[in-house]
Amino acid sequence: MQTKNTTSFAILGALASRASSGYDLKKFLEQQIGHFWKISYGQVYPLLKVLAQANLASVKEQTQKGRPPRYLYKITPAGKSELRNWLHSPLDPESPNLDREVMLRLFFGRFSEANMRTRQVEQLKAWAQGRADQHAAAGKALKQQHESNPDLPFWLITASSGTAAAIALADWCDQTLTALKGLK
Amino acid sequence: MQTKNTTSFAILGALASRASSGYDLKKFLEQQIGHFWKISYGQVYPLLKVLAQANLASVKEQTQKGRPPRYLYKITPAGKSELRNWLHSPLDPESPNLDREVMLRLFFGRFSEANMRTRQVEQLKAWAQGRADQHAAAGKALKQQHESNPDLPFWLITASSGTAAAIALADWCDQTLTALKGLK
DNA sequence: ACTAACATGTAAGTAGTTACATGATTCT
DNA sequence: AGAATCATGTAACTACTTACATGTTAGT
Repeated sequence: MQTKNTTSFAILGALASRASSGYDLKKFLEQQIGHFWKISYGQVYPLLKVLAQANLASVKEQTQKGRPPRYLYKITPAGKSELRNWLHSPLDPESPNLDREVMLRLFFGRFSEANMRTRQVEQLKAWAQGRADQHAAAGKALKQQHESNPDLPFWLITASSGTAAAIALADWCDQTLTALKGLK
Repeated sequence: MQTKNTTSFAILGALASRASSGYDLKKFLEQQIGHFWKISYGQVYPLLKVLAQANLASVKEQTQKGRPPRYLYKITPAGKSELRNWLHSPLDPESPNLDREVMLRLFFGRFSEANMRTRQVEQLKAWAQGRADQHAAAGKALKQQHESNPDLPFWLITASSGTAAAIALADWCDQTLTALKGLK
């Protein structure tokens, strides 16, 4: 089974706060984390079955009049421990999507330990700063190596988007660290 | 043929500035736009063949001593017109990745018309502002609907990431609009 | 009368990643 | 001596999207 799939942790995390049907789950996740984590029915329904088979979630059928049955999924103790394991597992600084990974973990922050959350946001901040530096350096290199290239102004524009995004991310990390302090 | 694949336009665009081998291409795109557009050999080599078959690119084999032959791809007139078509095609404001789409188009901005580029960045800015508003509203709704929910602080943190990213994007659009003015 | 929401699910397709195979050459 | 670069390619896999099928009920 691929319980390694990060989306299955997103589902598991959502189930940790509230028992849900696939329909509920998709709507909830779409609304709350849809801006950085996509989910579709084509994923949710099969993954819920996988989670249930792996005993990380339990199912109860709720029959309804005139409507198809609703399957209510609940997280099991094994599921909670699997979720916590994931939340506390080390970050891979090589991951191209470290930002999305950390944000997803933070969304389920209620189930992780305060010092772990803080450490991971700090790691993300360092990663973002590193990226900002890299992009700044890449911009300088572009200017020198392609001085008279008619593409240069456009290439610089996209390079600047990298720098801007990285700086914005680092700033958000700062704000988040402050917010997290208030929760101890 | 799926010449609709956006990555194939990324390749076509890169070929518009410089004839390249698959190896070159991957290195170049990875370095320049890797932060928002991923490419791998598993995509590049097959897509180059598709482009060549569709007559959007031509190939020349360059035999080398001791090394595997190098295939040099050049964009054809048909390819250039296909590229321009794409660059000038209307943006889909429903696209969840409008930012990446516009950035990619801008990277190849040399091949599009100035007023089109500007219009698309303006559209992106409006899109970003709309998102910022949506996230701000969603944050307020969260506070009211989940007042005593222990998940609330964490949910607010991820919501704030959406707002922050959207605002940063809108700011970058402003800077970019200024930069584009200087190119007329 | 119609539209949206409720509710499940799957089949087919698209996109992309990872890992392997091959092997000389140039740099450290 | 060993690592990195040059250079191509594919097979298997993973992840995800889109579109369809089905049908009621509640709201406008």
